[in-house]
Amino acid sequence: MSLTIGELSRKTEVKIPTIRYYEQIGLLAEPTRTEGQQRRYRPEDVRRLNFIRHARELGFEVEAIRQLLGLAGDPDRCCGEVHDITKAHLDEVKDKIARLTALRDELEAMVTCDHRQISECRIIEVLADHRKCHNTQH
Amino acid sequence: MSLTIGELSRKTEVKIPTIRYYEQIGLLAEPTRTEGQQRRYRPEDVRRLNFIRHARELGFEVEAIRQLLGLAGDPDRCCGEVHDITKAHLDEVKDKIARLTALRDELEAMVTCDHRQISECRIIEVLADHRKCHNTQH
DNA sequence: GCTACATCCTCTAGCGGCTAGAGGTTCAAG
DNA sequence: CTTGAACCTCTAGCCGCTAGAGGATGTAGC
Repeated sequence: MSLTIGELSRKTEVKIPTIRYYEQIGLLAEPTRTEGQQRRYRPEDVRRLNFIRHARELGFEVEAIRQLLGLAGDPDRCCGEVHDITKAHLDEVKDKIARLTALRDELEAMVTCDHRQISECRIIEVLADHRKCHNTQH
Repeated sequence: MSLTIGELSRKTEVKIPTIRYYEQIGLLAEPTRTEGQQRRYRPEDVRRLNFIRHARELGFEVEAIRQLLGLAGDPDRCCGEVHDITKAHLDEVKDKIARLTALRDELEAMVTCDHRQISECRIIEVLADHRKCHNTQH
C-alpha cells in the first residue's frame, strides 16, 4: 500500500531530489521510514505532491504554496485568502508579460539590422547607447 | 580623471557589489589600483559597464554579454553573430511570453471563483486536480 | 600633522528552487 | 545468499546578484 520515493516520483513526475527538498523545507511532511531508514509514502502524499507540482507549474512561489496548502486543509473556511493569493500571483504574471512584451518589441526592432559591419551594427549601437532604445521605460 | 568605484556606480546606476562581481567573473577588466588597493576607473570603463547594464536590462544572460562584448571590440567584422545571439534571445523571450500568457489565462479562469467555502473553491479544485485545467499543455 | 568619517577593501554567506555527485546502505528478486 | 537497482546522507553547484562583518584607506578641515 505504501510507495517508495521512486514510485512517488514516477506517479507525480516530480524528481526524487526535489521530493527530498520539499520535505526539507517543510512542504511535504516527513514520511514514515522502514527499519533501514528508507521513506515510505501514503496515497495522501501523492495528492499533496500533485497539488504542489501543479501549483509550481502555474508559477506559484513555494511560500504561496505553503499558504495554499494550509488553507486547503480547512474545508469550511471562506476561500477569500485563496482568491487573494491567486490574484496577487496573476497580477505579477501580467506584469511580467508587460515587461517581456516591451522587451520583445525592442529586440524585434534591433534584429532588423541586416548584417553590416560591427561598427555600423544597430544592435551594438543600441546596447552601447541607451538613448537609442525605442522603449525608454527601462 | 579617474573614478572611484562609488563614482562609477553613480554614473552607471550599477551597485558597487555588482561591479566587483562583474570584475570577478571577468566581464569587467581589473582596474588600476591606488597604493592602498582601491580601484580607479577610466571613462572607457563607464562605457563598458553601461553596455553591460543595458544588455542585462534587455534580459541578455551574462554569457551572451561576454560574447557581445567580444564581438563589439572588433569593428570590421560582420555582425552576423551579434544578430544570431540577439535572435536567440528574442526567441526565448517570445517563448516565455507564450507560456506566461497561457498561465495568465488559466489563472484568470481560476479567480472567477466567488468566495465560497474552501471545499467548493474552484482554485483549490484546479490546483488539486490537473485535469480541471483549461490549458492541458503543462 | 592630526582627526574624523565617508568610502573603500576582502571574505563569506545567503537568496530561490532545485540539481548533481560522492560514497555508502538497504531492499527484493531469483 | 548473491546480485544490483534503488535508496540514504551530505556537500556543493547553478544564476546573478546582495548583504554584512570587520578592517583599511582617502580626503577635508583644522
